[in-house]
Amino acid sequence: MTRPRGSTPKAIRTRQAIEDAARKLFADNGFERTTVRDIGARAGIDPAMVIRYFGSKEALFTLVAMPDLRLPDLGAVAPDSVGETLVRHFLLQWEGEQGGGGMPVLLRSAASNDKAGARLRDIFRAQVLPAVAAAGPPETAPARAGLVASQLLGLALTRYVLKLPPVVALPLDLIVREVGATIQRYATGR
Amino acid sequence: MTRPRGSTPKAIRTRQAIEDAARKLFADNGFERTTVRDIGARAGIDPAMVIRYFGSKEALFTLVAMPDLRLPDLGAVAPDSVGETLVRHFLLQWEGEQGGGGMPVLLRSAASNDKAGARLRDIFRAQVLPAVAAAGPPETAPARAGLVASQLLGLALTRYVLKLPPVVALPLDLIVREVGATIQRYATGR
DNA sequence: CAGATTTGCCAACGAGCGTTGACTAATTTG
DNA sequence: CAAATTAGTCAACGCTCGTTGGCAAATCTG
Repeated sequence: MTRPRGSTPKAIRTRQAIEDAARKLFADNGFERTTVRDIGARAGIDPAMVIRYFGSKEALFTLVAMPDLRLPDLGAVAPDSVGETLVRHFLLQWEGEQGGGGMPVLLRSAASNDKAGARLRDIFRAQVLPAVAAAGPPETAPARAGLVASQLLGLALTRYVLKLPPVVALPLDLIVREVGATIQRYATGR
Repeated sequence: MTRPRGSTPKAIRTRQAIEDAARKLFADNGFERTTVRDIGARAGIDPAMVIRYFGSKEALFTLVAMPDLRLPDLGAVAPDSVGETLVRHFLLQWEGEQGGGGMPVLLRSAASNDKAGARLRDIFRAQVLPAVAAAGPPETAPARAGLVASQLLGLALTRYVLKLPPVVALPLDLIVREVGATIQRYATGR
């Protein structure tokens, strides 16, 4: 009992290696096309360990594809920079470190996996909708949030998942300016 | 030789039933999660027939997920109604009959299937890019087309694939107006 | 209406999947 | 340093997948 399973130094390193491998593979290939055997191979250990550490493939996916958007309070932002603030926030998160906070991972799988799709809908309802609601009249909040989501998810889709060349080539400041103006209009209701 | 294989009346009906079943299932579940057995069951025939008629699962998918966007010539449209024209065009196609012309089918699979992703990139390059190029200065064409794609594919993704409730609930005329304004700005470069 | 052909079903294959349990080797700690 | 406990490997399971070949029955044509 002094050494609980999975808390020894070596185990912690292995656990981390599995998580990293899973994040990368899920993000690149989606849930269905990523195999436990692939994850094991990339992490340098036996596939059986993946299951022993995380219980099941789906449990591992759930753990790894759990984006926390950490949206700013749009009510406290200068009203006419809401759009740019939001776009910059997402780009920083997505462009950044491993897996962009789990969003590309989730987005790729959400298109063909019901569980992943449901989770994305939850995240939208719990995080995006309230944030956008604070930027305009309450009665139009769902429509405004829906339009915002269509543009932001479309950006993530074309840039990180489909990798359409002209979208990948877009400089960050141009995205912030152009897409920011769109989000501004959608979020505030003009 | 008088009766080539697959040209008898009954065969034509079966062929059609398989195509319809495949379109529906590929659109709902994507390439990986749709099984040949499912397609057979929905078409009311043995799974083996699916292969005998179309050669392989992938060949059937290729045949069924081949959207032709039939984009209008944007150079010939009144310059300040380019956005609304484009959005209306896509909505009519997507909302319409079986499978929305194959785009939702392709989009759902493109997120996790490399072949489907490559096809979508091709369609973008061969159809969207030239159409958008005609609506503004040539040197900014790729960037403008990229932005247009990010918004239009985002709309298709959230409305037909992810089915985010507020996006599904959006009335068509509101989409044409709001998203149309965005596309207008992107496509023409203001 | 009869003969020829094709449609469709059945059973089975080989491969790959997630997952399990038993065994060996490594590592941690008193 | 040695006993204990864990990390890791190995082989195998049950299942599902796409695909194939052979056989029965429905269907079309002269």
